[in-house]
Amino acid sequence: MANYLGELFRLGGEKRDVPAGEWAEAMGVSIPAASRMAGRMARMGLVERRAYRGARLTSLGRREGLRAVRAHRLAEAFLVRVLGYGWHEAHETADRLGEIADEELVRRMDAAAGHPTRCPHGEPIPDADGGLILPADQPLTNLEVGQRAVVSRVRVRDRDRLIYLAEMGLVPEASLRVAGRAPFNGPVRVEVGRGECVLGFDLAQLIWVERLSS
Amino acid sequence: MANYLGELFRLGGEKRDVPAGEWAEAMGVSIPAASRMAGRMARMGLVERRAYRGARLTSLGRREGLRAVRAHRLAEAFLVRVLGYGWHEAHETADRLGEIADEELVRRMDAAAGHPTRCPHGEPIPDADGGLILPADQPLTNLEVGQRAVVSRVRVRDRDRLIYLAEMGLVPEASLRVAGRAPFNGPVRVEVGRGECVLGFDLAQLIWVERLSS
DNA sequence: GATTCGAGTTGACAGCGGTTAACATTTCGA
DNA sequence: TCGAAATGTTAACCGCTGTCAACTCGAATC
Repeated sequence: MANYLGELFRLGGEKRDVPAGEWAEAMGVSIPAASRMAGRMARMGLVERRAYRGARLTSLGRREGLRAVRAHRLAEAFLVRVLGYGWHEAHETADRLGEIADEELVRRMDAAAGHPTRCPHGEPIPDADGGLILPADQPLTNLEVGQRAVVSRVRVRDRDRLIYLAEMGLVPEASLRVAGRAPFNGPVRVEVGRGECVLGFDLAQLIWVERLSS
Repeated sequence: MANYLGELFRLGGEKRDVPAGEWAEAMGVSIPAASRMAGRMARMGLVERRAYRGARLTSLGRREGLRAVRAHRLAEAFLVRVLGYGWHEAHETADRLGEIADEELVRRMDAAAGHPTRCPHGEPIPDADGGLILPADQPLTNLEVGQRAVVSRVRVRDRDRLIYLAEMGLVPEASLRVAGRAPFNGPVRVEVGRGECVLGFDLAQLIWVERLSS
């Protein structure tokens, strides 16, 4: 259930009604599973449910969701930084690990990973008090040609895409420059490191960056 | 269920019928829970069950049990050696961790902990192929007065006792000498480090040692 | 505005893992 | 040896989390 909560938070359940289908999709479960979980969580005061509309976190649910997100992202950072997992490998294991981690284990993973502020994908890690600093970033597809930027988050789940992006050097902290764009949601050409690569629009949209003023 | 399997192995289920009560006691669950699990595991070919007698591991069950024991003990070693847990704190967390750990995570914890051969309590860790080297040790209560020995395993579960023993320096690898024994299962006096302590018979019986020839 | 289709909900089922209560068996002592 | 006590088993229940099927609701289209 911690995972449901975390996923709901990630989907923006703090500010809007998240429909069961979307939630289920993100969790990799059937729609009825998500719908019924909404019921359970409503009974526990974690979400408010508007029938046929979706679920939205209550303030209690937000707190718990942040805990879950923190546990998950710290687990991911820990697996990658301490145990040497690749960023494409850590996700599932981090799910299971985040679910069984109590306060103590979370604290220790945090320390062992060097108190990271971002998970390996660049998502910010809530602090122990539930504080969360949202990066001032935007999708790569917002940038104009010529713009320089730094990769902030790589909001991709798919293994193969993650491997590909890592090979290209498109990881958080990487500097890049938009070298070209095709119109009508066409592919984006990006200089990164001393190479260049072409990203389909859908993929480029999942890469969030912080503009560099220069 | 991995935990049931591991516990059954630990209780000697390889060589004897382990009665439900003993199993349940070790798992901290009710007797019916253990009994029913025996049924499930029998259906899966993991144990042979003799009604009202107990359950014994099949060769398949032995393999799986060893996997569970390996995962658990490596998790314990990992928590203590890498994350800085105290040996009295690691057990519960290691249970949960061992349960969710797949091959990959076990491998990585093994490497991160420095390929330990014993868990923090001194219990041997099966290797990845299911090989297990049993130490040639015996309960402290077997020794005669004056005998020197090295602590091999501390087969104690209780938190407070573990803390006490650690304070006394009675941990695996520690050298000791039996300084005195009272008759009729009376307490045992032990020199360890440059101190001395007195252990009740029941506690002393849980401390397994390897004789030193000198 | 009626209809239809997509999406959400609810119900029935399954399996795990826990409980207590009722029943069966084994064992031990009078 | 027989009966009581201790121990093991089974049944019934609960809650979680998953499924599929059937139903219901809302929205979009004609």
